[in-house]
Amino acid sequence: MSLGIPKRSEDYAAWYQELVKKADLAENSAVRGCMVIKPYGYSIWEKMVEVLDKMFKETGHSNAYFPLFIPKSFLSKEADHVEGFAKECAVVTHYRLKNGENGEGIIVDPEAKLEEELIVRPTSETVIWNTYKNWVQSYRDLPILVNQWANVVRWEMRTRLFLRTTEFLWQEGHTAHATQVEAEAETKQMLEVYAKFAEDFMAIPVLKGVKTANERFAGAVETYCIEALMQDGKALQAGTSHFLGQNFAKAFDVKFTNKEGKIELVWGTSWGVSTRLMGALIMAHSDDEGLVLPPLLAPIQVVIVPIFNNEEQLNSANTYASNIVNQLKKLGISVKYDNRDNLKPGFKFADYELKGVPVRVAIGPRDIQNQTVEIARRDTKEKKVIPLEGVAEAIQNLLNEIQENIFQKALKFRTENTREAKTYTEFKKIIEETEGFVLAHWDGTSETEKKIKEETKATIRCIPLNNTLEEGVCIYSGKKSIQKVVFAKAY
RNA sequence: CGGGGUGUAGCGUAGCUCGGUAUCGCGCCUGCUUUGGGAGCAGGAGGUCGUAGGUUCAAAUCCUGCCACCCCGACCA
Repeated sequence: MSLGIPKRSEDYAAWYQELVKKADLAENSAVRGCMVIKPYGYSIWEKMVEVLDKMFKETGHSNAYFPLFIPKSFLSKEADHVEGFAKECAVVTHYRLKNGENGEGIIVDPEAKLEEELIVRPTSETVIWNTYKNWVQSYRDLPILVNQWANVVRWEMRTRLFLRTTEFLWQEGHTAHATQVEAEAETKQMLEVYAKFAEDFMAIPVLKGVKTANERFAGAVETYCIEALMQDGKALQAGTSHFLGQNFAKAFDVKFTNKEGKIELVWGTSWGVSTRLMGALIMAHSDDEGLVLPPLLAPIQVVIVPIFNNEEQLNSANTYASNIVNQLKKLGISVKYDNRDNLKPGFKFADYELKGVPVRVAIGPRDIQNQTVEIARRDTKEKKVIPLEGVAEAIQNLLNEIQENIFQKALKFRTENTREAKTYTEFKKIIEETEGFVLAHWDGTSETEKKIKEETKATIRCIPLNNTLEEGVCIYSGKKSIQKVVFAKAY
């Protein structure tokens, strides 16, 4: 079809790009690297926010809001942190515009220069720890369990809708604790929350693991992550949770008096997921006909399309449909009845497939005659006619089945695309020919990881949690290795 | 930021080599017929040719700068 999108097998990048636009998720904006998230795309993000926010609250966190601007001096207080972010910061230098004297239009008023320049937050650790300093005196003030939903800016060289944009939306949790044990437990707890969200709601299987020093968050002691595999064989980091140790407490002088009356530094964590999850969702499940959305995150779970030849038939379809709509709404299912008369059913079918609506119900004169409906599922494209009696329950079951099926499908894909390499030759062959996850022995050094990255573009995505320790030799250096780690080319 | 490509109506495009005021399809508007997998016919509206300069009697077309987007690198969630 001319209205369709490119095939994944022919041009994966173009497929993704076109899908995002044609499915009305987002478009490029007048500002380089920044996107406009359109209502349909945003409603998916809202679903994600709703679920995650509930999970954060259930684990004891509260939302707060910290400023968009960070004094330049804050960023430089933690040495690794500033080094990690300095290259991609937007900086505010002036606070006023004026009309140019030579009719060149509006210009920056040179007299309105800021005393101290402000950084547009690339992440908020610094401004938050500067605030926490005032919040903490006693062990009784701890823990602080705060999350914020915000936008951040990272001046990227190359952007891709949802996957990497200059400005993006995310949540960042920032917690402060009295003990290392507690902070480490928090870090892992939030990793579990992310993994659960990815698997149970997004229907994307993820590897939980820890990052190597190279891939660690700037300023963290340890970075944990969930890694997902996309359909083109590339890995996508879908969420991160950082154990910050006492690094930010040291940098911002955040101390407390413990039960014994001794003064100690606070332990910290931070954790986040972003609109990048939208990219993961799209790339994990969708096909050449368009989006495939997991029912639990689909803004419209069921669409009902009437088929009619005249106004009389339309009227009876309206009546027939409103009964079904009411039943579905009672079960908490989001449903849209599309009885626009200027579009043919076939067009609507294709359009809702493009938008990834999990279940489509078609009702026509024959159905009304026979007291049936035709239901079609987006994930497998199967259609069948079922009785009107009990239709809502049948659809509810089908939604559950689709949610499970797309997860299993993604899991099967990942299993089939996870391979083991015993030698470097074998490793290079896999990375070049099939991509996917590659398990291989590694000597634990940054030098080896960097060499492998230079030669193959593959990086260590993570060292899986609960990895089985087994002696071996590093595929690159031949040195002793204690475990296999996960390599892949990454987004 | 380096290399390559693209920019013409809401979307996709032809025209550019060889300068003469813009082609086609989809969509949009009106009417009639249609509607179980992307409807048909008839009529109609819509364009500072990305942008700013330059060359010329005349620029979508030739020249220069700038901007945006895409692909490939370096950086990153």
